[in-house]
Amino acid sequence: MSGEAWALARRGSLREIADELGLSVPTVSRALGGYTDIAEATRKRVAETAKRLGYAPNAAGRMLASGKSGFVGLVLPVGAQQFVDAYLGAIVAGLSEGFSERGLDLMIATVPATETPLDTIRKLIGSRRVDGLILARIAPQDPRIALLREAEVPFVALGRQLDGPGDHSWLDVDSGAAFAEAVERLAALGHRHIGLVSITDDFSFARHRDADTALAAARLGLRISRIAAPRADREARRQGIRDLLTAPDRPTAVLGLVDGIALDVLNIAADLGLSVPTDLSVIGFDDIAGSGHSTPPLSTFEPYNQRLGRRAAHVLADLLAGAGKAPIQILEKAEFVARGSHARAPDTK
Amino acid sequence: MSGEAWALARRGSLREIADELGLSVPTVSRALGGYTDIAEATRKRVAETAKRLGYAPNAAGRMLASGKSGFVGLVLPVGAQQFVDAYLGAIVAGLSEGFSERGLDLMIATVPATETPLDTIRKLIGSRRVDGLILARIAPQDPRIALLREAEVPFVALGRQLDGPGDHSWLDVDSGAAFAEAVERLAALGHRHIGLVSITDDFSFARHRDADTALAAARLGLRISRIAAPRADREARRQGIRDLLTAPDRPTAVLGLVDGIALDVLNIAADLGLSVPTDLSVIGFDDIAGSGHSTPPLSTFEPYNQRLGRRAAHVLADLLAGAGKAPIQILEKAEFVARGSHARAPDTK
DNA sequence: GGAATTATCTAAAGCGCTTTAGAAGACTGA
DNA sequence: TCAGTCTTCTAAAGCGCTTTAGATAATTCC
Repeated sequence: MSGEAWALARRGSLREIADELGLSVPTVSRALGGYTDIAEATRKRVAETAKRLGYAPNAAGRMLASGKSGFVGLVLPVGAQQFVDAYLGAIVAGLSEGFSERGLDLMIATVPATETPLDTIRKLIGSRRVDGLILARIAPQDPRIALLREAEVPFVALGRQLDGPGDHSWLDVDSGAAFAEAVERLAALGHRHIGLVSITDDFSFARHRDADTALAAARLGLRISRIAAPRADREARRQGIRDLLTAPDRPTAVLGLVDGIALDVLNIAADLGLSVPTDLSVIGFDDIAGSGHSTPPLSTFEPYNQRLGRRAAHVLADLLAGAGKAPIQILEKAEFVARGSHARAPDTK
Repeated sequence: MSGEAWALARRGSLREIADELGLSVPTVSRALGGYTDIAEATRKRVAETAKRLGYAPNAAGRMLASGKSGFVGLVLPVGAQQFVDAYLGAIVAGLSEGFSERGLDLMIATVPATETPLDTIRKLIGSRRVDGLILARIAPQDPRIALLREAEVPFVALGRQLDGPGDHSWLDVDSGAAFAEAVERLAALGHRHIGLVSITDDFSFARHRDADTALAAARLGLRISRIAAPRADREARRQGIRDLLTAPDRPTAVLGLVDGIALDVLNIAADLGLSVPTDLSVIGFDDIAGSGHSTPPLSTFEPYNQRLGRRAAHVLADLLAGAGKAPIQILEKAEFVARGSHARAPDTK
């Protein structure tokens, strides 16, 4: 045990291994690096000694010589408290997993209150602390993308901008397709009139979901009643839902833009004496913690954000490894989680 | 704009600044470093030129010379999928925020499937990639703690081991105290018999919550009916809850070890025709997404994990800055979030 | 059997920074 | 006026690694 501590404390350096074996430092370096001009026997001896000494290459030395940091950055806008959530946790876990599979390390940078995200990014790449970047929570028009393209730093965006796909690499969950799928499923269950509870805020994801819901409904000849309120104004939203559900020709199914909204629909329906899913079907999106524990359990879509993060990591690793110049753009499917909040339309029972 | 791109691409090095001003590299280094043996005028000129060139010190060069990486690591056991959650997201955000306030960077390391967490930690500290570590999800007997103590690497644990406080630094949420507080609040509302739905798994947090609930109840002369099932066996748990709530002398209030369990209690109560909070009070812990959207909204405790992460970062930063040897051990309070699922006991109305 | 290869290793340089030792010039005091 | 003292700067070294350009010894070829 104390031998182990010793190894950790003094570690080994190439110098140490070289001295021990009577070799030169470059030879040891090349032996460990798998170069072909090293005798098999030598390679073996070096490998053994390295292992015995608990050798781990000094990251700084390697960085300085190679010009690569081996780090990839994710910049978090922590100011926006409301967004520190399960999404972030899943993304971070996925990224970290994906990068570690490719021999890269993930660093998380926070934007201090005194800086803009662009400042932080400039510092990261200026100090050569990262070889590439992941951009999360892409805004409809994201200045970070312009900056990184100009600086010619490899990056992958998680999310799309609104004005077309652009010519950089990105991954996103196709939540619009999920909403279209929800409409189709409800249509197949006999629903002809569907409510959509949306938000007025200018998020790309909201626009995609609104648009694809409308498209799918039009295609299938269904009627959509869309209501929307500011994301943060819960009371306005709840009032809107109440109005929607008490209208003379109320929809027989309601889509919540996110699970939080769908859960609100669920308990307003309960207040109004509407039984879910008998009288009303409700479907959400996100599969947040708690949506499996509602009454009834919420049917929703699971976006698999951890998997998304992992794939994003692989895409960026490919970019860094010098894969072709063509941008890679991937839309992932969200999976429907059928639980207890949706069923056949009431009049078709 | 293209000047900026140029600065990003070529950046500046000390060399470049030095050449431009006709100074030596060390002089520029010392000027930027705020040493006292540099003329004020020189310092100004250097600072201006550095700014104009968009100079950011090369991290690798600095690391190599100073022996410090400026990085702090958090090791995630990603294999355990079920634990990639809001907790993690909040902790990461808090850590990152706290470290950035102290000029440190956070790196997230994942344990690959082929390694143990100890291997990963050994590599991190062996390669000098990190100056210190944050340990999350402390097990009742955590081997990582032993390793780091032996290697004499500064670290801070998030969570306690079971066998006493130890003599390393840690922070934890005092969830036991929260459960004691819940018992007190319920006692004050006239409840005399409280159910506790726990788990059989060997997690430190479960032991603390069980023990402190029992202690508080004993102190106040209340009766506790504790049931427990394996964390993952939801059906066993639900059956237990059903039995608890249909017993002839059922409790008038139930504590869920975590919100997920409390939400289950809520909807089983609904199934049984028990009205919450009129007939039954329910209190959870965690304030997960969705617990504000249940019927009725769940009363629970919010552990402020982001704040915890931020404080942990500060503690580790102090340790790295060479603060005294005495371990720092902090228990944070979880705040009660009074929503609609608890009220006076039925027979005291 | 001597020249040309091949296999294996080493010397030297340099990545960008910090630190230590010391030099040069300007100033002080008696 | 000249030794002593500051003030301000530079030279040199080194952190641990990788890479390029040889060097040396062993092998092959005709």
